[in-house]
Order: sequence, then structure tokens, then C-alpha cells
Amino acid sequence: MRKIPLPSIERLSNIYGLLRKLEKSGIKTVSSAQIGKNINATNATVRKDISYLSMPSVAGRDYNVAKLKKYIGQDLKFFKQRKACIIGLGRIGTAILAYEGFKDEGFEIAAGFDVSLNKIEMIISQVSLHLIHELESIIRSREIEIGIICTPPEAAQDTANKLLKANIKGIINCTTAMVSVPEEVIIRNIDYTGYLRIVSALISQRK
Amino acid sequence: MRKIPLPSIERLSNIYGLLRKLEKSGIKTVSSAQIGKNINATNATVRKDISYLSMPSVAGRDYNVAKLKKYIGQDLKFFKQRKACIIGLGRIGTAILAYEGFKDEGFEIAAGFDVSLNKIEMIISQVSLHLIHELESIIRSREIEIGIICTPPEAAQDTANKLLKANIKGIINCTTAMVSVPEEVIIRNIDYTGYLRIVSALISQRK
DNA sequence: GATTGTGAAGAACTTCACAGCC
DNA sequence: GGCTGTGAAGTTCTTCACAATC
Repeated sequence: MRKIPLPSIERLSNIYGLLRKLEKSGIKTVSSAQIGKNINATNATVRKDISYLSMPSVAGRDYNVAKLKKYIGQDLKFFKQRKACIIGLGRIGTAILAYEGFKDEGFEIAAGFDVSLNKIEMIISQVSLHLIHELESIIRSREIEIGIICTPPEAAQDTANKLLKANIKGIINCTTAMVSVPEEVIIRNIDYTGYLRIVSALISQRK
Repeated sequence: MRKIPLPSIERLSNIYGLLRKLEKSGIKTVSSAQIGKNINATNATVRKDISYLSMPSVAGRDYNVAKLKKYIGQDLKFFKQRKACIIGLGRIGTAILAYEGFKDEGFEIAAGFDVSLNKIEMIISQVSLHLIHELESIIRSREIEIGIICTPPEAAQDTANKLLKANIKGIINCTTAMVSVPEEVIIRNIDYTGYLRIVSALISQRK
């Protein structure tokens, strides 16, 4: 298996999500064109993406949903359960905390952190909640790989630094602040304002 | 001004967000390297991005924060106030509804929609809330350009179709479902599970 | 010395186009 | 006929490298 281009990894991740849904609704086969329509890509792009996988080829007919899902899962290591934690238990943090769907997808929210003892005591959750100063030791002891930052924007970089110290492998930054990390740490930003800006800019360009 | 590449538009949007923060903290100038560090890009990329703007060039010294911000805002049309609406008033929908920061960024949440009359009556918000069947008429009459889908995933495509019928220009899809739209409509997905997957896949590739 | 600006080179990604398969 | 698989072509994006500026 050669190195998969980054955009292909992102699309394959999306295709994987699509295949899960198709499987649940009992659909057995799917074409590159159908996949493309769902993930907003061309059929050629989809086929190329799939060609990076180690899946043995059966040209000429639609993809077998279960098989394709298996190979994406295998090559992108989705079968390995990963642990994440949430830092900052405001509205967004608690919304993510309450979401039940992660487990089913192979992710476990293994801890939540906040600076406020009050919040930690008040919030009802299956997830164990802790004060921020316990962050490093808990991440290390529970082998948490991904940190989801939901703090106020002012605290974002500081939180990221704490995560880096605990040797985190990936960060999802849900604040409006930009956070900088060393090149080897994976980071994605989920910033509603940022998305509104990008959509707005693209709307302008269209005309 | 020539056509700006899409990745450049995304980065310029982020740079704009950064400049806003720098301006607020009283910082007057910034270098391409500093910007790059904040948005996770190289200095060359940052300079290239900026070169697409209509800003007159002053080689040799750091960028003037206010001036750069002005030109990005002008060229990407951030000064035009845009209206958005939220469809689906669950946890995420109401969290976005409650967020105060959009107005300050030139975005107005001009309406919220849900299928449940109970929710519409119970939720306390400055934003006017309506039943879903009013979607099209309100989008048209209030000139809403962007729809933020926060419904359960099963309802996502259906909601998108309704938005398309109302001639929406951009969609931010916050469900785990993939939504397909015609090419001329801008769409971005904010899917926590999807981001976890992508981060997870990239962590695997790193090793 | 440190910075920007930018044509040109290079790298990465997408699409084409058609052989091969069902 | 409609599908996949893929080398090759084409396109887009990023980085280099260095002149110009402060």
C-alpha cells in the first residue's frame, strides 16, 4: 500500500461513514458514481481513492459495501478503538459529552475536564469529569490520544500546550481561536464562525 | 484581482479571524511567518495568499494588521452582513443559537426552525423561532443566505432539499449524515465523528 | 538583517480516457 | 451497456529562490 494523499484520506473517512449507513439500511452494493454523489466528489476521484487501498480488485461491477468498508477500516485503522477527552464543559463541550454515537464508531470519550469544580460536580454524565490540573496524568494513564478543546477561545492555546505536554497525538479545536502545534501533531479546527466566513467568501466568489 | 484558489480563500478567512484578534489586543504589525505559525501554514504560502488580494504592495516590512484586515474583508466581502438560519433545535442547534459572537463578525442568525412546536415555545432566545413548514417563505422574505442544519441525521438531506427549494446559497451541515447538493451551492460539513475519524486515520498514517 | 513579492519550479491532486471485466 | 482500475495528462496548489524594499 503506497502513501495515501491527505485529501483521499479525508474522503475515504467520509466514504466509510457513508458505507456504515448503507450497510445499516441493508444496501449491498454501490457504484463509484453513487458514492461520489454522496460525498460531493467525481466518480473518477472516488475510484482513485479506493485504488489506494489494499483491496483486491474486481473490475466491472459495483463495490460490495461490506468488503469496501472492511478494507477502508483496515487500511485507515478504524478498528482500533481510540480514546478522546473533552476540555471545557460549556455548551458545546457538554453537547459532545452527551452524544451517544461515538462508542458505536470506535471512539470513547474517556474523560472530561474543566477549571470549575462546580461544573464537574453538577454535570451528570457517564464520563468521568476532572479538574484541569489532572489533565496530564489522566491522559497518560488512560492512554488518551485525542483532545477536543471546547474552552473559551482565550484558553485554547494554553489548553493545547497542556495537551502537547501530555504527548497527545491529535487535537480537535472547537474554539474560535487558532491554535498552533508542532507539525507531527494532527489538528483540525471546528469553528462555526470560521465556517460561516468561508461559506460567505465562497458565496461572494461565485457571483 | 485574479481568481483566488479555494485553499487560499479558506486560509485568508482564517487569517482574517487572526487579524481581528491581533487588532483587539492592540498589535499593529505582523509578519508572514507569524501568521503562518498561527494558521499552520508556511510563510511562503501566507505571502502567496496575500498576493492574491488587491492590496497595494509595500515590500520589506511586516504587514499592517488593520490594512491587511481591510483588504481581506473587502476582497472576500466580509463587510456585507449575511443572514443565516438554524434548522433543528437540539443540543447543538440551541448551543449555536445561544452564541453571541456572530453578530460581531457580520453574521446574523435571523431565524430558527424545528418540527416540534413544544421546542419552539420553550426555548428562550432573541432569535425568532418557527415551525419547519415556514422555512421557505421566511428564508425568501428575510433574504437568508446560509442554512445551518442541526437536525437528526435522518432529516438532513430532506432539510437540505427544503433549503435548496428556498434558493439558499450556502449550507453548513452539522449532522453526521452526508448531504448532496448541486455544484453551485456551497456546502461544508461539521461532523464531530467525521473529524474524529479523520484525525484517527492521520494518526495511524504518521507512524 | 529581516522582511515582502513573485515568477518559476516542483509537488500534489484530479480528471481523462480507455482497456478490461461482468 | 455499464461498471471498475489505472497510467498518463492536465490542473491546481505549494514551495523555492532571489530581487526589491525597509
